[in-house]
Amino acid sequence: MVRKTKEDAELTRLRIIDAAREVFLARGVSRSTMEHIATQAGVTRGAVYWHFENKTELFQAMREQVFLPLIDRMDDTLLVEGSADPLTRIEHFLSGTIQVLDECITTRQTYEIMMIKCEYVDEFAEVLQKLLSNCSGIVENITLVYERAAAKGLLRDELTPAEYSMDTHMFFTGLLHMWVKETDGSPIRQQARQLIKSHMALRRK
Amino acid sequence: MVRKTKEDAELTRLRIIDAAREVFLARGVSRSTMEHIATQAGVTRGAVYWHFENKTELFQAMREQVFLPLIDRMDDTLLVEGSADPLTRIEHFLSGTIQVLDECITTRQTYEIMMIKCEYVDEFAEVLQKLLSNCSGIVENITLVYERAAAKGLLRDELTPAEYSMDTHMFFTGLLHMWVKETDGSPIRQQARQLIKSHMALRRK
DNA sequence: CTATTTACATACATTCTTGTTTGTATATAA
DNA sequence: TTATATACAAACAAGAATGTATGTAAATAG
Repeated sequence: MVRKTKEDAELTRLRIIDAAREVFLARGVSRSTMEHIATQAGVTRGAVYWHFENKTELFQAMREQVFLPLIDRMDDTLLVEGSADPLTRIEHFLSGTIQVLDECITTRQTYEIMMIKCEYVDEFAEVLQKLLSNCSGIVENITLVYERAAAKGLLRDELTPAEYSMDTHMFFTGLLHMWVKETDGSPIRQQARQLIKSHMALRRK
Repeated sequence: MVRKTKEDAELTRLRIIDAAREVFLARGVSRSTMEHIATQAGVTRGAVYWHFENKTELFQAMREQVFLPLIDRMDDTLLVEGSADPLTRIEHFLSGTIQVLDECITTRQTYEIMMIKCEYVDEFAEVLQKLLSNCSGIVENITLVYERAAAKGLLRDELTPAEYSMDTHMFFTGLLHMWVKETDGSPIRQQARQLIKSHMALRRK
């Protein structure tokens, strides 16, 4: 039985992406071979090359599976004026992201791969650029929300909204890194929520 | 002329480490071969294998060349009670580290390699552990200094010294990452000092 | 119903790397 | 002064890994 139905083929594609994630996580992207991934997925390299031109494309597919939905979520949580005040919305955005990492293995593994199991050279350099421009977007959005908070008189006036935003961005970047790298020595994953609370407490008037 | 004097051999060793840094930076650690490094250093693989058992050892040598001195510097700047008050000492420590990155190409390149050109798997996993335990040390030290600041009544009382310390640590981890990844879009390297100033301003009573 | 894709598996050729071994000229020790 | 260890270069052997080419059975189009 060689030829599969379209649905079966799509399942195979997804299984290959899953396998790639596992293998990337265990061996790092560079040391992972198409053979490793194929074996993990229970197929041969033929199937992998059928669905993906090369490892870079497979990596991109894995990445987009997690990041595209995540970017969508951001705009909703952050920008849509809900019941919560602006500063609380920022807090929800931050701890919401942590919560996704907590609850979704796929997201967690993908983050780990992208942070410490991948070398950003050549074809992967542009991936890094995408990540960074995405960061710029986040900073802009957070700045916007801090400005609304300032307009409502909720924000301390030690710094400008832009400065608060950068400080928050640095904080969260660092938090994500430490969260992902989590060593037994420092149980950051338990503290994350509290750290975010503390961070925001420094901003409320 | 084959056999060199001890001094010459040591020079060769250093040239190989330099070459490794350049090659790692350009091609990522995994894709760098001993041949690449040897060629860059103007020797053959024979010389490289004479001085280093394998790529991992070479990587470690490159790392220690930069990090061992850096760790020493920390204790001095941070813990030695100088003329400056505790909060200013923390500020100096942070901006001092940035200054080193600014002025020392070797340090800058090594940071970049370790952050985005290296996959932390297998033998390299323990490197990550070292880095993390080093982080723990920094947090402890910074906490100590915040406590002194609190004792002197310089510190706001929204958070505990430990909480301030963690927030600062996250902030600085994030800042270092963004600094190293620096894209043309966001000129963080110019802002770094100001960002640190802002961060500390949120703490002073 | 048959012609043609599709979704793979299998086989092949080539290129890279690595680790080791061997060779060798020269410092250095005795 | 001679013996030995040093600091490499050069050659070798073996295994990965990649990309492509070929084969093929079943799904699907017409």
